[in-house]
Amino acid sequence: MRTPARAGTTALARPPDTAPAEPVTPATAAAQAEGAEGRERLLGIGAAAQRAGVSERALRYYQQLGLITPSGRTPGGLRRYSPDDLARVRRIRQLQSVLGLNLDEIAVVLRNEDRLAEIRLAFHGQPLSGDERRKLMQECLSLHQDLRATVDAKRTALESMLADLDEKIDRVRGLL
Amino acid sequence: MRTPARAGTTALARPPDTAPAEPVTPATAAAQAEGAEGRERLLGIGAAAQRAGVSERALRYYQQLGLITPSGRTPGGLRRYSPDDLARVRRIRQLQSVLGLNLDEIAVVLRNEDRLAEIRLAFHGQPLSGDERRKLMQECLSLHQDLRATVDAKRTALESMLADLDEKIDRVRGLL
DNA sequence: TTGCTCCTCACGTCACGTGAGGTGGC
DNA sequence: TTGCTCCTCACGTCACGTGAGGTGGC
Repeated sequence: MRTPARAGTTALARPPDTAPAEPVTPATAAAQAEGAEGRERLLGIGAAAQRAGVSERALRYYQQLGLITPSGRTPGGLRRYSPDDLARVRRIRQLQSVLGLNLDEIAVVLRNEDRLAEIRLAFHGQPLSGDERRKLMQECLSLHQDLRATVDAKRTALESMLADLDEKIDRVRGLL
Repeated sequence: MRTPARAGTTALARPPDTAPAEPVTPATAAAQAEGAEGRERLLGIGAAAQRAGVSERALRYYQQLGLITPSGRTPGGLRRYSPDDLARVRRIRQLQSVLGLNLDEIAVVLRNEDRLAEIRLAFHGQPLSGDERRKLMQECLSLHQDLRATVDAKRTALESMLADLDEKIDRVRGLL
């Protein structure tokens, strides 16, 4: 959650990872301190899978589909996952289990969230005209509202199901 | 919904379909009248699939797994579905889409609901001791309560997701 | 050298989708 | 005879599960 610099995992262009050249804002200062010393925070695929509650196979599969990219690889080719990577994986599982989205639909949601984070970064002085930025934000907003509508529909269905169940339970209790 | 005589689709023993030998209660009188004249209420697999919102393949698959059994077959071997059959199919889809249960889990839920309906029928004078009946009903009750718990957990997850989304939407609106 | 974790194929599974080729009543 | 609906295989797909056989750093 709240990970600003994960933009462009799939379709968007990505800068060539020039780590020390980024502007240091208060929000990224903590992350920089972590990156400077805490490189041991990167996990192997086994530990990462366990923490995220998924299988190693699922992590490789999400990567194959372009949903996630491990933050690093060792010289020997072993995948290394950051806490942000894990948050992204948990988000995928949430969208699967709570909303029943498939991985194509999840890719759309993630791309949208990435774009929003990118816009928020670009808010601190970037070559984006006010009009362009406004248009992007309104696109993101409407996609979020779409998502909100499907979540709300699911909630309504669940609540009517709950009411049915409560009625049945009451009737059985009445017979006892 | 409210279909009393669908008991024992999969594991339970089933009487050899001796239609006219059943006891006529007020509840079944209407169904008998329907059966006496309204045999055209039975649908072919194409119309049944359309009404229930599923594919023909899905109907055959559910039957293969023992989840449903079409109420009849024509001499030529064509499946015929009753309104109760369709209600059962809709129930299967609801348990899939709203709760995310797989077909094995759905079979358990349906068996439980069938049993409860059976007990309710047996309430009108059947060779079941009060103790036996009480035990069966308490089993069904606890299974229903289990189901209620999983539904409630889903609802909680959905509501926290809704809150997150609303917060995000508000923030984007603030930037606009 | 021995464990342990990790790697890449590659086949299996669940819940169907999708033709292929044939039957049956208007 | 022609349409239409239905039938039973049987292979394809999605999101992984599950070994098979090999590599790599303590």
